Amino acid sequence: MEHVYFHVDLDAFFASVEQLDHPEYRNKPVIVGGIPGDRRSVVSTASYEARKYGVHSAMPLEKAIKLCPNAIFLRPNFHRYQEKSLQIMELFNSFSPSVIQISIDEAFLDMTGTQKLFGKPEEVAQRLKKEVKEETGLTVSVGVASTMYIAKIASGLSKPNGLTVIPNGQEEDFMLKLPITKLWGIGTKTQEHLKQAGFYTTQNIYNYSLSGLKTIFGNATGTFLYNAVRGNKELLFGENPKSRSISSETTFDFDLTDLYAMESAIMELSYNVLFRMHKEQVHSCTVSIKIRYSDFTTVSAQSTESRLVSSVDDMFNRCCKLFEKKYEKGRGIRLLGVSCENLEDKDTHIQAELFDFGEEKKAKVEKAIFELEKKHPEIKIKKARLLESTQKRF
DNA sequence: TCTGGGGTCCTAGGACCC
DNA sequence: TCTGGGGTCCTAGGACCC
Repeated sequence: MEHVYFHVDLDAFFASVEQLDHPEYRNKPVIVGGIPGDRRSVVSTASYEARKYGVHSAMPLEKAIKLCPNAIFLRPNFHRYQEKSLQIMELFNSFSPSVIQISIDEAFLDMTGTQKLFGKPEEVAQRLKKEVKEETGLTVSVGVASTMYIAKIASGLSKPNGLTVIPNGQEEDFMLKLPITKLWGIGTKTQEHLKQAGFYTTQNIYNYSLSGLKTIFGNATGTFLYNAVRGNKELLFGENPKSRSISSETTFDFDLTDLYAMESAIMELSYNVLFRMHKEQVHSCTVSIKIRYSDFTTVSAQSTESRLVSSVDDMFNRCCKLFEKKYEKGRGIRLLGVSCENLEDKDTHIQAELFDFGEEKKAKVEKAIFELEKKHPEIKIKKARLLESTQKRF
């Protein structure tokens, strides 16, 4: 049976939610990311009114202010966006039994075999757009194709509020007419590499052998390019079990040079990560840290122990060890991050046995605190550094 | 205009084992 | 006594996505 996929993408999602919630923002340039004066912020989402001025995602806020000084600037309100996202994903579920959400504002719907029940894909897509608008007040762009990859590219071609259908049998043709810059999964570095190697069109890639592409671009990227320009169905994703991680990082308004401040930051980040791990009922034996210096060079270190990370303190201590190993004394730090990787569900191990002696009590106290905070987010309990006195380590 | 935060996946090199 | 080849696991760094 021929597959049918929808890729559904919410238009300028964060900015649109703000315009929905605040009628006075409608038809005006809205820039979500930060407010003037926020140092080192970037644009998260710009409304289409703001994009006319050249503002786009990932642009430093300072530049966006210069380009569009009269815009409405907002700090992001993730809770609200998450709430709205959930509502929309639920609506998608009424259209397809198989919805693969790939980010907060986009999803694939497997519509294979629904034609008899629902009607022609194009009509169903129109109906979906209408229902999203009626029920949530937001607009979406939809791509329809026989592969997820092509559906994804198609949805991007008609934004905002668009619908693009790539009929069966036209996949290869579509890919060969597509500007090389529209290949999804090929970023600035590989685009540059392509140019340098003499590839300017998807047809250029098509004309090259698989082994040749592998030699130039490496195994994965070479194979990817080969399949992409052919519209190959093997280019699926989302099925293989993913190794999970939870991370937290901060860019400081001003570079840190003080060890105590660095350590405090690591404590707070450790707390964030453990709080979320508790909420999601996962655990891990692997922690890693990330250090970004003033000049933007970034280094990381990671360690795996046989015991699970059992508490914020435990996490903090492991991170500090890594930090001491990696940090080049005297250099200013712009960003610090910590994470737990290779997460597993909590019920996959018998926890108590994997805890260090004496750790168990600490973990229990912490659990109680996490529970309290989860129930009453308004009561911010003093950050973990104060849970237990921590001596200076440097 | 100096460049966020949260993720996933790939690669290359070293350790270790047979 | 100057050294093979394969497999697997771990780590650091990089590319990419929204």
